[in-house]
Amino acid sequence: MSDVLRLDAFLPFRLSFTSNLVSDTIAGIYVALFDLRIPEWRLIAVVAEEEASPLGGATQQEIGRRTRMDKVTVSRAAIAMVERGLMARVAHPDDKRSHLLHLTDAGRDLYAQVAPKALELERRIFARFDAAELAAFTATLRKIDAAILAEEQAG
Amino acid sequence: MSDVLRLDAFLPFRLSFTSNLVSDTIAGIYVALFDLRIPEWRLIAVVAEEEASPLGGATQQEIGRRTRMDKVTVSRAAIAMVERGLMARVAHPDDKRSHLLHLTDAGRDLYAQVAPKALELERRIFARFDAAELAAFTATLRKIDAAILAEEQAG
DNA sequence: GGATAGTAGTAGCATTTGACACCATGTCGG
DNA sequence: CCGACATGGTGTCAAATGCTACTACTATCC
Repeated sequence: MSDVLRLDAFLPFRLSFTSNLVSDTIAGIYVALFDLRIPEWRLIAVVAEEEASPLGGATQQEIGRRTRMDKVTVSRAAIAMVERGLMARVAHPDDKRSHLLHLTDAGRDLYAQVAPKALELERRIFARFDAAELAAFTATLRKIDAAILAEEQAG
Repeated sequence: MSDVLRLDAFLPFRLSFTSNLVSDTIAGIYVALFDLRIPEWRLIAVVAEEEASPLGGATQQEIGRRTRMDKVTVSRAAIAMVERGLMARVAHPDDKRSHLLHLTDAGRDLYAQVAPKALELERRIFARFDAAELAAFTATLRKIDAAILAEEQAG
């Protein structure tokens, strides 16, 4: 960290730059292959994971918490998925305000295609990095998250 | 990199998550303090750097190339800055289609406030990291950029 | 047990952002 | 030089995203 501002070396800028590069690449591929926007495919990923949980699904609120997406974004993605027949809602057993999202058979089929493709993309981009470098990288990312969330707490 | 998909461990997701966290924090502060959106403050940063260059300013195209912002985004930010009296355009000596953006006195004054604030924010977020960790982190970011840009080239 | 405050989710509106079309100017091949 | 194509920049429109307000339901606390 220097004491003159050079945008090119300014960490928040670099982070945003790289993140956009990665996201745009992936977003384009997902739309082309599966007609899924990023929020939608995140929904699928979270719901697929949560189907193994005791409740057998995920609430929109849980999805928002885990992905830090706005609840409006989650709502819209959920509506789109239900309309496409990839997900269904069941009443939440303990709270009638809420629903549990789970995958339909069609949704599970799609997930079976989407997940390997995601991992393949990840490998293609990150193939040239060794495991230690990637581990250090993600560890730093998580430390940054923690630092900011702590700031937010503190105000 | 595992062979099952867990969103929480999926690198493109982690990257986007952290980047949004950082960007949102900074964006909020910049709007509150200076009424500057991110594209606008990037404009100021690039133009301030380029004023030292032979041409004494930056073209919008140059700004777009360096920040990877859409040329429309750059155009709008430039119009806003000129309207606010922070920047002015001078004719490009060699190309009448183009202009050079440079800072007005008011723009330079603002930059003198903005730049230290940016560095302070960066320090506040990244204070807990040692130099080696940050260096490794940014090196990895740049390698990711290179990997993706090479992919784009290849198609 | 009813008023009050809080939460899950949606709708409508405003803002932001990018895609596309366009104008003005510039460049290059003949 | 002059037509064909490329480039800098802006206007216009569509898509994406977030804010605010709202409905429906739940929890709490006298």
